[in-house]
Amino acid sequence: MVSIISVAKAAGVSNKTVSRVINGEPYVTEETRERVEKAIRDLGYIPNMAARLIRSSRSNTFGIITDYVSTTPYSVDIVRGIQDWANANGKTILMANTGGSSKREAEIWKMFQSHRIDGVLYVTMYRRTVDPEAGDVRIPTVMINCRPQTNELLPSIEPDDYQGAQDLTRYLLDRGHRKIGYIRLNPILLGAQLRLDAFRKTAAEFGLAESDLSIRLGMEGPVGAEKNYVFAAATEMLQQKDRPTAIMSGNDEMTIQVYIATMALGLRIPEDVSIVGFDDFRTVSLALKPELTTAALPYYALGLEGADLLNSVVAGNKARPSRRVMPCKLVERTSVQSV
Amino acid sequence: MVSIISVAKAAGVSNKTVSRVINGEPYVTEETRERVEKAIRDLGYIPNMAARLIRSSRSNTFGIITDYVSTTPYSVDIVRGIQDWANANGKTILMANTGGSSKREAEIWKMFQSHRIDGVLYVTMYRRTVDPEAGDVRIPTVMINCRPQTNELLPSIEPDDYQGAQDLTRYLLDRGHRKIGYIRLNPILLGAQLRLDAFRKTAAEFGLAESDLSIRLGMEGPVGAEKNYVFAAATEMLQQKDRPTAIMSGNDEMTIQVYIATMALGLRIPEDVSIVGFDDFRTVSLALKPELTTAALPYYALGLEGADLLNSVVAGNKARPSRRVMPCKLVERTSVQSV
DNA sequence: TTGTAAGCGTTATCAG
DNA sequence: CTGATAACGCTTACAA
Repeated sequence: MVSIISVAKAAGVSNKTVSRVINGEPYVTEETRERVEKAIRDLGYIPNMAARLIRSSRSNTFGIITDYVSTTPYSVDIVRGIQDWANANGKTILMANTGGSSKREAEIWKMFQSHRIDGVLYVTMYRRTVDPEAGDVRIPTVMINCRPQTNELLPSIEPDDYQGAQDLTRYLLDRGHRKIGYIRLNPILLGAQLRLDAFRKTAAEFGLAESDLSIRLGMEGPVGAEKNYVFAAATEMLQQKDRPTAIMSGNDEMTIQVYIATMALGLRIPEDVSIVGFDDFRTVSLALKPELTTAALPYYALGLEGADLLNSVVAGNKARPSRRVMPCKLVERTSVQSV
Repeated sequence: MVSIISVAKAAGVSNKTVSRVINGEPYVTEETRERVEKAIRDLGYIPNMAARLIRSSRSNTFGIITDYVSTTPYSVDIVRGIQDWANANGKTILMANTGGSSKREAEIWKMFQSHRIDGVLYVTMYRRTVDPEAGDVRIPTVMINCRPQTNELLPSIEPDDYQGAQDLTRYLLDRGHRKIGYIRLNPILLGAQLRLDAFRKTAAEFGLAESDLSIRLGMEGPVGAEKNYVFAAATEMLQQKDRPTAIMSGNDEMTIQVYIATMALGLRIPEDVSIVGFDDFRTVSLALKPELTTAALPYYALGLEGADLLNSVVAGNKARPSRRVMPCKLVERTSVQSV
């Protein structure tokens, strides 16, 4: 492998001068710089990060720890956001997946440390509280889409589930709906309670009584092996004599079943029943006909912001074990009609 | 940071002896070994990979290059497969995403080289042919879910789209269907032609005429901005006087629209129309009611095998710029009925 | 503006 | 079985 020394030799300068050129340091004649750059090009020299790290002990590398990436496909956007940030800022990303095993998580932390990473982005694919095994370690960490269970106060970034559900509920209310159904998300997810609260409170603010609301549990049980009541719940809900004119469902994925249940009952969307989802999981929200009005979860932004926050923590801007929240954006399509 | 030397000092041995213990080399007394291990534990010593690499020039790191991870959510399973392999074999994963930009791809290759990675897994999220910018570089590379456009003959691993579609078609044929519809995948995807061919040939083998087949284009155009004809195509197909008794669709995502179109026409699934998908994208295939019979794409296996293949290439087992293919597995659920 | 020398944490070599 | 010592490719400190 061609090293800094071969370049120095080829350019007829010292290794330090080459180092200066590589790192864009000042105090190099334009002429020398060019000569060195030519040598670099000619020899196809590429700096060795490992050697650099060993001296400067700043790896410019972030680690990402995820849990069940695969089970919630849309949230890969978080990772994409992180990668894009890293790419734009010259950082490298090391990635590992716990698969839910805390033994593995411990190994990962160790592996990260052996690479002397600058910081960790702890990403969960469902919004929930977790307890990173960081434990004894003092690596700067930012949590994305989750928050620490203990009071350790790591900074975290989460989507604003409350605001998203509030917007959606208002949207329905503004269009005259006064009987509204809600299919609840799995209660073990952090977002579930927030979304439900927002739904209830917003409806109340508009003067709806609890009896105007049909609230049903859509799913429950451990992630990846949950019990699914959505279809049955939606069917039952729509068979009430005083059936809702609009249904809001915990997420877009569940909405598929709401659509099918509605249609199986011979009801039309949105003429007979308006429907909104949550997440803007486009594989679903755009595939449904009519296309689904929903609230977009800011996954990409979560990743981008998370990386940026971690960076500032690493840079020493301590002082802020903050919990930041990113807004959800209502995406209006055609599954809702005014009554 | 605690280094090998502090450990050596604490254990009262030389640094080389510590190194021997860390790397599980022979010729160390059990007693010495224990003393060293204790020192390691006491001091919380963690080996510095960068320092190790600089001497041994084997980074034990693989790079993953992906294109549009986010647009095809299910294929994150490929990455999970790779990660699991890496985890089980003590390798580290560096990950980067081109976002489709070849300028960025070039940067990524450079970045990977600066980390002296042992090999690259080139993963595309849709099966298609690509031309990795590897170019001048001689890093061992394995392509997953795609194949080299040029004849450069990099080893590749792909799903067996043909066999998957064949199985699905036979499944329908075996159950007595003799009028079958097919909604085609976007033709720019490698799998599209293979699946269609398999459908046609298998139907022909069973003695069906071309006129027994209703074949419609479901999508076309650039990935991420395709035009979508699925709903219209399915509706039209089912309104023919001699309508198919079964529909096969390019993938599960498209199947959502097929379901909705079918139901909107007042037809029941599977009593009036049987439906099969492709991919086993579970977010969809399990959410549909009745649950969808489909062919599971071996994404996880692709990742696992790809990493393993790369490893053997790196280890020097040249000789095989092979193109390996992994089978799709038919997943039987309840969307098909015999006629 | 440039060069020299030391040192980072490992592993490799070779002598003991 | 164990230990000095060199070497890896780079940055840092300091000197020129």
